[in-house]
Amino acid sequence: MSEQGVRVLVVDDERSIRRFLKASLGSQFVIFEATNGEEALAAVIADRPDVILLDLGLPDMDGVEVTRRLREWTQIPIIIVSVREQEQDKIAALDAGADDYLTKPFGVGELMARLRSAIRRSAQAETDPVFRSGDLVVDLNQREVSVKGQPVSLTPTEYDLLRTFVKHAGKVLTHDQLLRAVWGTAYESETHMLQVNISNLRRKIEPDPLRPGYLITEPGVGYRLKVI
Amino acid sequence: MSEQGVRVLVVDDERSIRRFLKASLGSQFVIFEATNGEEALAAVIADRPDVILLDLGLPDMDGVEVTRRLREWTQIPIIIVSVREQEQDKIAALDAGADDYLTKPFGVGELMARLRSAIRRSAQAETDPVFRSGDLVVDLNQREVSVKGQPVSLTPTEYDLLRTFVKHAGKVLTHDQLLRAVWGTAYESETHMLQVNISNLRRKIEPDPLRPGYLITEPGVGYRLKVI
DNA sequence: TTCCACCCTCAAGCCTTTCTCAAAGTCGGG
DNA sequence: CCCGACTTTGAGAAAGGCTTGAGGGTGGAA
Repeated sequence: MSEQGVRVLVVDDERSIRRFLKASLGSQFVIFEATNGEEALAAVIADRPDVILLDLGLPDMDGVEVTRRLREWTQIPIIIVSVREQEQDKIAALDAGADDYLTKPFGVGELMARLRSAIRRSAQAETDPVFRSGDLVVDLNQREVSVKGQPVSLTPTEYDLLRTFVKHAGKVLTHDQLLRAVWGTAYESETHMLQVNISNLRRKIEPDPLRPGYLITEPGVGYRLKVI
Repeated sequence: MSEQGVRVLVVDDERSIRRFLKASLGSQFVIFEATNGEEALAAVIADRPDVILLDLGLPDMDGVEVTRRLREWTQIPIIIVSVREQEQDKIAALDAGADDYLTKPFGVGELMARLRSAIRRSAQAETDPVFRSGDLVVDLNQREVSVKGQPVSLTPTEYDLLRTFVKHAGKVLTHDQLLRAVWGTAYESETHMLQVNISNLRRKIEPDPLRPGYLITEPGVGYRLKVI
């Protein structure tokens, strides 16, 4: 979710507000809509949004109640967007588990900044998936690599190289791409250094370094990390 | 931190505001104070607050800059409290890494609700206060460390260092990260002090300091507290 | 077959990082 | 003021990583 395609669920019974939010946010985010509390609860399941914009004055259920129900099982960021500016309303919503409270009317810029803030927070709790291929496990969060359960210690260069492969697992990476990613733009033609490091990596992670099962050579092009 | 004793750092150059906040919040929270940006950065190291209330208009440094500097190494919740109500100010602060933005004057009830919200969020990311790995036990509440049941006495610096490791147990921490977390932003390049303290820590907690089992060196990167 | 381009491995030299011991400096309490 | 605990600085040794060079292998083209 870190980059594009952040999913925002807009919960409001007024069509005009939904339209407005969709128009303002649509270019940056993927928008889903719900018009009442029940729909909202269902949409969180169905649409798996990354953040929720929730109006308090819903026809069937109070927004605070929606918040409470959601917090029973999920920590998705909830930003309240409401006309109510009474302090008691804010306190009730925040204590029910809302992350933020914005009073209408509000600036679109501020709303987007608060969205980014909420997303940033929940994104950092997120972890990169652990890469697995056969007996090879690469955990980018822990910076840990293991083969058949045995931890393997890599030098910084080797790890950078392997990380680049994992980020594009299965895809062919050219020599240039790898050299740029690991050594920087100035080293584009130092293919020898790449070879040596590929070789060293293979010695550490391949069961039979002479017949690579993970780091495949694509002759004339580059290398590829095989996904098994 | 889940219950009592939540530590709040108030950063504001106006004495009256600090007094007001201390009076309003003092019964619920433990209040620390700073009157400018430099003090704030130092106080975060020294006082270890759980949340920061930050004014934007500081005499020596803009609050946005303080936010940016803090976000280089810590995720402590930052709530901006400012007279500036321009949307641009809010956007800038939130994008610099602030968690919330409150415009003066504000209701104490709302402030406290937003504080609770921020604390609730960071509390759920909190680590288990008692860390165990093999024969090593670190109790962050009691500030007690023991190996094989034998209590170990650490100097303040050594303990800070170990605590940082425990908070990110299993993860590789770079030299920079450790230096910033323990000594402050100004010491980023003093790797030698880090080495000496790692060495001293190992002598106290490792069965065989020459072959570390807990504090693992990740050459070229940093160190890691192994989870067994 | 021979040549050539490309790929691979090994290892030595150099450089940087890391570790430890120890001395010097700092600070607060008695 | 002195003492002890702690922190910081210093120096030398050890370990480890990076780069480079040399040499061998392979496969396709002439």
